[in-house]
Amino acid sequence: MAENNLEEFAYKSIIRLILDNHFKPGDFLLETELSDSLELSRTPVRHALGQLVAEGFLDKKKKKGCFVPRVSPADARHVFFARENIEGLAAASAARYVSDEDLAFLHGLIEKEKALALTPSRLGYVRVNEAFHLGVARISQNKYLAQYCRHAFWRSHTYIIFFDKYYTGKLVSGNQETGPLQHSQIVQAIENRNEEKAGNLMKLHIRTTFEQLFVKL
Amino acid sequence: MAENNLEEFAYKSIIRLILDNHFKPGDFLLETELSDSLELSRTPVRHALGQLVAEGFLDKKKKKGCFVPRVSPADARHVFFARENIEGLAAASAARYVSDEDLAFLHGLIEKEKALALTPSRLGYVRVNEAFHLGVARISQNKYLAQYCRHAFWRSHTYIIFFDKYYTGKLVSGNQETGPLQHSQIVQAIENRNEEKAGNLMKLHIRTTFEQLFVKL
DNA sequence: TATATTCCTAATGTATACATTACAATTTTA
DNA sequence: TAAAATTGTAATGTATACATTAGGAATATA
Repeated sequence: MAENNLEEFAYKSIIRLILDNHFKPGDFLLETELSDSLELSRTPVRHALGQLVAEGFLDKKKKKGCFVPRVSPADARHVFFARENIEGLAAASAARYVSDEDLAFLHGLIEKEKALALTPSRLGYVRVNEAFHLGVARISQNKYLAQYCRHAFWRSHTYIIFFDKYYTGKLVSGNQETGPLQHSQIVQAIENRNEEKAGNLMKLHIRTTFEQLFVKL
Repeated sequence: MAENNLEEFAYKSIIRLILDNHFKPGDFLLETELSDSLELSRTPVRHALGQLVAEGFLDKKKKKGCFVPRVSPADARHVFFARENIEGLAAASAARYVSDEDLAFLHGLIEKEKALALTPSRLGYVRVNEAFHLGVARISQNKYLAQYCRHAFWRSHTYIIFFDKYYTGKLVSGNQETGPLQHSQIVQAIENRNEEKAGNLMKLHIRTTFEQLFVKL
């Protein structure tokens, strides 16, 4: 790792552990356990956990510790509803402010996604997907929208990983048909500076993801 | 204070200090200084500062410390744009889920606001305004929207206090005409379960606040 | 057996000593 | 004088010892 302070190292490591599904919803993340496994003292671990709680990635019970938030269909609807609308706003804003450099970045991601169709890789898909959604959020030029997008994205990601594993064993949202196609349509709308279309396509894309995940409930 | 742990006490105290304008944008909040004035050790102060940074209320420079984010017209536009849209969503959602109890709560606030017209009080206005906006966010039943509303509300509040003091010396958004009237119209729309109208009125209300503040720039 | 009470333990909460480092002040050098 | 190198210091970053407490285990009681 390239961090120059342990708090950041701890923060990133814990995020990684959560996203890589080392913990089930409801599991407690113990300071001592983490500081043992990451081989550092409790202090930076405790700081990192505090950050994650403040950001809403973890919940906390006083004197009991931090735990992965429990999942529920209602909670999933709430995250995806928020995400759909806020990322929609961000995409519209991105269509207004996008630069040539940004467009090159987005097209690069679309290319990577096409390449993944040939050599599928779950991790590869996850990385490109993250880069796409957080990239659009960044391009919106609005740090508040970007922050909320980032949060809703990661929280919804918990569902993508969790339900996927639980109900199908196959990454539905990693679908090789709708995902990349929708991404490329969104990039097209952004390139055309069509704010309304970019926003609507993004909303549609996220709703599609949600429906693919939860049609089984 | 009624907190039973010092981290929470430190957190609330620091928020209070910021909102009460003890620090100018750009000011550093030193761990040692705060732990001295709050009469506790650096540990809970440091934890609280970490939370505030994670939530985006403070910025941070490595090995340098936490500071109140610098203000700028562009940043203000970003906060208010995000707030307008997200609180609009929340108001629409509130119109869908509002209960009789919630309505009584909202009507109570409108009454308090009317009373304030007779005995104006800046603090009184600030409290009712907070209760109204965060209340609508809560009634939306969506904890993600509510979290983002809360954040954008407080961040925009920095501008309300800062520019107000700097440019006029008078709380423009405490205006006895548009504020309460718009609040009451919003409550009416929510009571009628008119989601679209509630959302649009809330957007309009926040945009009005923004324009009243920044017309002087 | 069911329920209430006591105690124990493992985890968080807190203070503090020490390590590190960004920045400014000082000194050196041309 | 102006620029570069050095040093000092005040702040954050980290480890660790100790305090507190939530919740379970063990025990007592009906």
